[in-house]
Amino acid sequence: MLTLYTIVMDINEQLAIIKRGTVEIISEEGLVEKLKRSSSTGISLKVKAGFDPTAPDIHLGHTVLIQKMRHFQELGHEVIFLVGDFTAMIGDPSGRSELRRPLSKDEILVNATTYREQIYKMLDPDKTRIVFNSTWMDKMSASSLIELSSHYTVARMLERDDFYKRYKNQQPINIHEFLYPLIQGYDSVMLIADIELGGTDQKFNLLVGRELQRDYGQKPQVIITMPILEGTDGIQKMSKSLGNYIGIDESPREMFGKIMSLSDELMIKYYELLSDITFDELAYLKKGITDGSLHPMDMKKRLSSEIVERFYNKESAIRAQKEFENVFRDKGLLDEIPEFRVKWDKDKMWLPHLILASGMTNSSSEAIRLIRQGAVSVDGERVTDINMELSDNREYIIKMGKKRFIKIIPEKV
RNA sequence: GGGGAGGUUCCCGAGUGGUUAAAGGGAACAGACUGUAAAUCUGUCGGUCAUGCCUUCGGAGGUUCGAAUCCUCCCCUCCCCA
Repeated sequence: MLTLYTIVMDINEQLAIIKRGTVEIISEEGLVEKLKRSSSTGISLKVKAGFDPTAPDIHLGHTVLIQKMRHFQELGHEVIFLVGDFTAMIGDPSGRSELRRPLSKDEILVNATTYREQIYKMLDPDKTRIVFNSTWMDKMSASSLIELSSHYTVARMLERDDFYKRYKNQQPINIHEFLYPLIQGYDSVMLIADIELGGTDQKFNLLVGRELQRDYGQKPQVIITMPILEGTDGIQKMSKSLGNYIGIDESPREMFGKIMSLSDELMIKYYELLSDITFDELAYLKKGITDGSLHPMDMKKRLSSEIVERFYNKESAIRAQKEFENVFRDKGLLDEIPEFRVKWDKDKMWLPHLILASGMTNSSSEAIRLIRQGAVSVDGERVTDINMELSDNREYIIKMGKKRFIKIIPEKV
C-alpha cells in the first residue's frame, strides 16, 4: 500500500530520491513508466536485491544497497530481500583462490537469521519480505534447468568481464558457474520483479534477469546499480574474506576505530555513499578540506559518530569517540580491558608464553618477535628483554602494539 | 583420444641435487613520523625457552650421504589438435 505521502509526491521527486548515489539505471524511461503505473494503480513495485548467505555478517559495503532499499521502502514500495541459499549450497562461483565449502542447510538458516536481525537495523520489518531462492530452485527438475540454460549462449556468458578475463588468462571456469547468472535471473522471473538492485559488479547478472523475464513473457525489470564500496584498504571491494570490512555488528569502539583509520580520500567516498548528509553539506565539507578550513580528523570523527549512531545510538557514539581519543590521542588505557586468568604452574612465567596463553599471538615466536620490535609493554613500561618473567603475586596490564590490551590475572594452581 | 605447459610458504611468483625455511613483490604485523590518518622509511613475517631440533614446496612411494629440485605411479588445472 502506498502512503498518503507518496501519493502526493510527484514522479520527479521520487526519481530524485531513487537516483541519489546510483551509478546506472537501465532504463530510466522504464523506471518512470513503472513509477507512474504504480502511482496510478496504487500497486507498489517489487524491488528485489539478492544476498549471498555465505558470510553471516553484514558490513558497510552491503549497506550501500540496503540504504537504497530503504529509500524504496519509504516511497511505499515492496522490498524483497532475496537470500541466495540455493546457490550457496552448490558452492561459490567466483573467487578461485579458495575452494569454498558448500554450506549446509542449517548453516544457511543461521546466517539468514543473523541477516534478518542486522537488516532490520535499517529496514522496516513490516515492509520487508525475505525470500529464499531454494523455495523454487529445490523443486526444479534437471530438464527444467536445461531448458533454462537454453535461453543463453556461451558467447554471451563470456562477455561477462570476470569470465572473459579468466578465459583469457587460461584460468578454469566451471560449467556450473554459468548457471549462476541464469538462476539469479530466474529468481527475478519467479518474483516478477519490477526493479533489481545490485552493485556495479552485478550488472551482467542483472541484465540476464531482464532478458529472461522478456523470454518468459514478463516486462523486464529495471536495474539499478550502486557503487562498490572499497574496504578499509582503500583498494579492494569490501568483503569479509579480504578482511577489509567494517561489520555493522561490530562494537562501537571497533567501528569507530576502523572508520578513523581510513585514508582522507576514502573518507569522502564513505561520506558520499553512507552518510545521510545533504549534497550541500557534502560540498561544504569537500571545500573545507581543500582550503584547510576544516580538519580532516574532525570530519572523520563526525563520520564515525554518524555511522556508529545509526547502528547503535548517540551515547554509544559519544563513548566510542571518547575512548578513541583516550587511547590514541592521549595514549591512555581502555576503560574496559579484557581480562585473562592464567593458571601459573610455576612461581614465574616467561612473558612470551604468557602472551601466547592469553591468545594475543598464535605462537611464542611471534610474541618474541613483537618484544624484540618494542611492541610490548607491561604496566606501561616497554619490554625489551625477551627473557622477562613475571611472578604470580599481582595483576599485570600488557599492551601490544597500539590497540591490543589485556589484563593478566594470575591464578595459583 | 593425441600433443604441450603447469601445481612452491596467506596470495602472486623465482628456484631444477647440497651454502634453501626457500629470491622478489603484495598482504599482514611492529617501530619511526603523524591527525590512531594515508603516504613514506625501517624491521619482522613456519614451529620450538631455540647457535640445535621438527614441519613445509599437489599426493604416495623410490634413487641418493643429501631432494622443492632426479625416477615411478596417482590427483588437479590450462592450452592446442581431434
